[in-house]
Formats: sequence, structure tokens, C-alpha cells
Amino acid sequence: MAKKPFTTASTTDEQAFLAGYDASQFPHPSLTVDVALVTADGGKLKAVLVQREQHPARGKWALPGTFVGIRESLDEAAQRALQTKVGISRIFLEQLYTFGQPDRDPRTRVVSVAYYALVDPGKLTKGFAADQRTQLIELSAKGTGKGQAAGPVHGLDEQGKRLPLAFDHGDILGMVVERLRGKLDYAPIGFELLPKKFTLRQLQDIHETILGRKLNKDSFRRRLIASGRIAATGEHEQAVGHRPAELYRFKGTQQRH
Amino acid sequence: MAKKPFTTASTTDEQAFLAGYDASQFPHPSLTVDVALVTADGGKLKAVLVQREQHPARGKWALPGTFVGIRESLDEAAQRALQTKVGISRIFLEQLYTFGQPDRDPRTRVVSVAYYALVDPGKLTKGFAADQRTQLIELSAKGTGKGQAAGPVHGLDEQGKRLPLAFDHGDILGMVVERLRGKLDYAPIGFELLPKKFTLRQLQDIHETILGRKLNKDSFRRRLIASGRIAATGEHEQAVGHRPAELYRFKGTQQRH
DNA sequence: ATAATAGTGTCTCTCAGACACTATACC
DNA sequence: GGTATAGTGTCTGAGAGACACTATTAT
Repeated sequence: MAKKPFTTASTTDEQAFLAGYDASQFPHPSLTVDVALVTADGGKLKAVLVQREQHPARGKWALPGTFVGIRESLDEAAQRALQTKVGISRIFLEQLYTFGQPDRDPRTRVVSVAYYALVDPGKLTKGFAADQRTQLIELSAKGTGKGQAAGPVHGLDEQGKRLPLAFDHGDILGMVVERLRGKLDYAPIGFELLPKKFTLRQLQDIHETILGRKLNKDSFRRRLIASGRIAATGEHEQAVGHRPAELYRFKGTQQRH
Repeated sequence: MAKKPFTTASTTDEQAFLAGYDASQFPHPSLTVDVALVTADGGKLKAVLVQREQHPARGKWALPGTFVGIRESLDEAAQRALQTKVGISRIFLEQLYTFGQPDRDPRTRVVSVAYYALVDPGKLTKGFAADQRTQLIELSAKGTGKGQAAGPVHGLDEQGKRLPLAFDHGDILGMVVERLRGKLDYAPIGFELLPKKFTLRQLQDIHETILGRKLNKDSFRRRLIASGRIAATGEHEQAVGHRPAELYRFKGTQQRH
């Protein structure tokens, strides 16, 4: 086969594809989206997870997800999953990676397109008491900074005890942390985790939480101001017990250089 | 719905999912992989494309692809597509992004997991005369360097005339170029496009081809040698009409810092 | 010897990190 | 005034770009 790349077999396969193939003819993988809704609060990286009530992986924590409808795009399916399972919409949402190991779900073949979403924790705190199965769970992320792998990740309860994740969702969250660390410096990641107006200290806290290490204050300030991505508002924070910092806002995505 | 996130509807949906859902019950998207097999030759970025013989998009050029089998992983499907359609295997292969717009294929709903593969053009030249429909086509990539978007991309024939791409494959190749530019500095991209032993000049040519701009010779040499990712072999190129350069080899992926 | 590219030494500029200092709020 | 954090000015070291120079091969 290596010597004759274009065999009859490959040609008929191609023709079957080109002829307009009937999707119901042989078994296909099922297709879902799973969304890691991530936020940073109190120096901790957290995600909204749903505790499973049924086997398999009963009692373990899973990402909110849904099947992909026959007429909706993947982005739309991810938005619908967030709206339906967490009751939130109009937030930053981006495709991460597609997970398709044949044994990742023991019931049947399920390929899952994973997304991550970012949200200001202030937008999330209301309404979470409604369902005890859905909670904001702290993530354990190994390593620090851009170079190192973060996962797999697991959940942590209030006492720092391990909460197991369902299926390969620990791997998914590990890749989310890695991706956030990698894109932090050149994509509007940090701003999505803060209110519209924020101080440079708050933004630095977000960066430190994602990277898992401390950053230099002076260098961080200079770099962010020089980036042209934020603008001073002239307003200042209030009642903080010390000199109030100026509030900045994100100017929106724009090209540099 | 925004006020009450956890409605009865979402709960029953969850239960249906948890109960172990029958995949054949309602229509699913079909799932394929498409692979951009990319190489750099003569200062041009090229990809292996297949000219379509049938409608839709008849005569246009498409990425080699295949349906995802029910028992194979996505990576395995991508490898199989390369083996079956191009007759090549054991090369660098990495998942890119999953394309799922409902109208991307006019026949039926097809979600495609796109991959990119990198290969030394020396490994590819043999055997391409066998099928005229499968050719190595130059890519038009806009912009330069990391910051700028590259796509959508189209093909170019020997005379520089535009060759239209099928479906959304121009968008896929645009994202491939973007990804290569972004990962070039910290992932073993360049080495995969060269023989095992190469000169620094060859490696710099590869980088310049991918980025679409010239690089500083001195700085490039220092940076690559200091990176610790390559090792001098002591051998030199031969019969080049000028001072022969030393041959280097890639030391393999390893962590720094 | 000449042409052409490989490879080295050094200067400068930019930027991150570090440190010291001043500024301004609440108590 | 005391305390805590905001914000500024300046020095230093690392690394990229630029340039000049030397080295080595084929013709």
C-alpha cells in the first residue's frame, strides 16, 4: 500500500464519499459539546461542574454538555449548553480541542468538542443555590507558567479534598489551563474574568492565578499600559483602606505592530 | 430561563443523557477528519490537495479526508486518511480545530475535525505521478509573522493562477498557516519539514517561508543554538560551491527553564 | 585569486526585573 | 501621624538586530 498510494480501494472510497453518502448507513460516533466555564476568584481557578446522579461515573463531577443538534453549529451548541445547564449567556466562548478516544465513554462512542468559557465571578454568584448538583469547584492545576503541562486536573472541595472528575474531563480541564496560560499574554483572557472596570492590581491577580506564580508588579504595569489594550477611566476605586487605584477598561481586541 | 437556570426541561434532558442514550434515535451530524499535509519547498508553502471529480465543488481542490470509524480514535482516522489517500505514514500529525457550520457541506450535515501534518518534501516527491488528481499545491498566505491572520487561503498553480478550494478548506488552511506561525518558536515545527540532518541556513529558510518574511541571520543562529533543541553533528554539507555549512540535528522535544 | 556563503565578535537598543522613592487614601 | 497600597524613576542584565570581520570551500 505504501508503494501504490492510489489504489482502486481508495478510489471507490472517494467515490462513495463524493456520491453523497447516506449518513444513516453505518454507525457514526455521537457528537457532543462540553464546556468548561472557568472563573478566577480569591486567587483560585474554578470551573462550574455538575455532579452526576447516574452511572457511569456516578457521583463524579462532569462538565456541562449537550448533544450537537443536526441544524446548529458547534458554537451554538456550546452556547445552548451554557444557557440550559448554567443559565448564562453572552460570555466569552472559544473552542478548545476535540476529544475522541473510543473508550472515553463506556456506554457508546461519543466524540466531544470541548469549549472553554470565561466569566467574571460577579456574574456567576447569583442563582447557584438553586441546584446543589451544579457548583463552582476549585481546580488543582500543576506546574506554573507557559511551558509546563497543567493536567490532568481534579476538583477540590472547601477543605482541599480531591473531587474526582467524570470521564476524561480532568484531561479537558488540564488542557484548558494550559491554553489559558499560553494565550494570556496575547489574547484578551484576563479581561473576561473581571468586571468592565478594574484596577491593575485585580488584573495582575488574575494573571497570577492562571499562571500559578507571582509576577513583578512594575513590569506588569508597564507591559499592560504599553500594550495599548487598556485605557484609564479617570475613576478610582473607593473605600479600600489605602490609596485607591485608578480604574481601567479593556479597549477591545486590536492589532499591534 | 435566565432567572431559573435549572428547569424541569434541563433536568429531564440530563436524565435522558445519563440513562444511556441510544445513538441511532435521532439524526446526528456525520463526523470526518480532514488533513492538511503541509511541506515547505523552494521558499513556498505547499499542501497535498485532491481535485474533486464530482459535484458539489467539482474541479475544486480539497484536503484528503475520511469518515471517522466507530472504533477508531480521531488521530487514527487522520493517520488512515494520510495512508489511504497519500500513501504516507509515520509523520508529524496534530489536531487543529473542528469545523461544524451546518452549511459547510451542501449535501448533509458534516462536522470535520481538521488536522495538520508536516513532512520533509524529500519524503513526498516519489509517487506523485501516479494520480493526477492528487498534487502538491502552493498556498497563498496573507500577512506575515505571528500577529496577523493568514486566511482564507487558496491554491496557486505553476503560473501563480488561483486554484479554488472546496467547501471551507480555504479557511482550514488559513488556520493551519496561522497555527504554524504561532507555534514555530516553541514547538518542533521547522524540524519536521527537513531531513534529519540540516544546516542552519535550511532551517532559517523554513522559518522564513512559514512566517512570510526575512529573519536576521545572526540572531536566528544564536537563538536556535541557545535553545538547546539542536545539536551539531560535526559533519558538513558537500559540493555546494562555497564554504560548506555544518549539519545539525534535532535533539528531540525537551523542557527548558 | 575570486566568489560566495559559513561563522564569530562586538556594539546598541529594547525590555523585564529589581529597588528605592513619593503619593494618597482610611484609620 | 501610622499603615497600606498606588504609582514613578532609575539601574542592571539578557537578548535581538546590525555590522564588521574572519574562515573555508569550489571554480
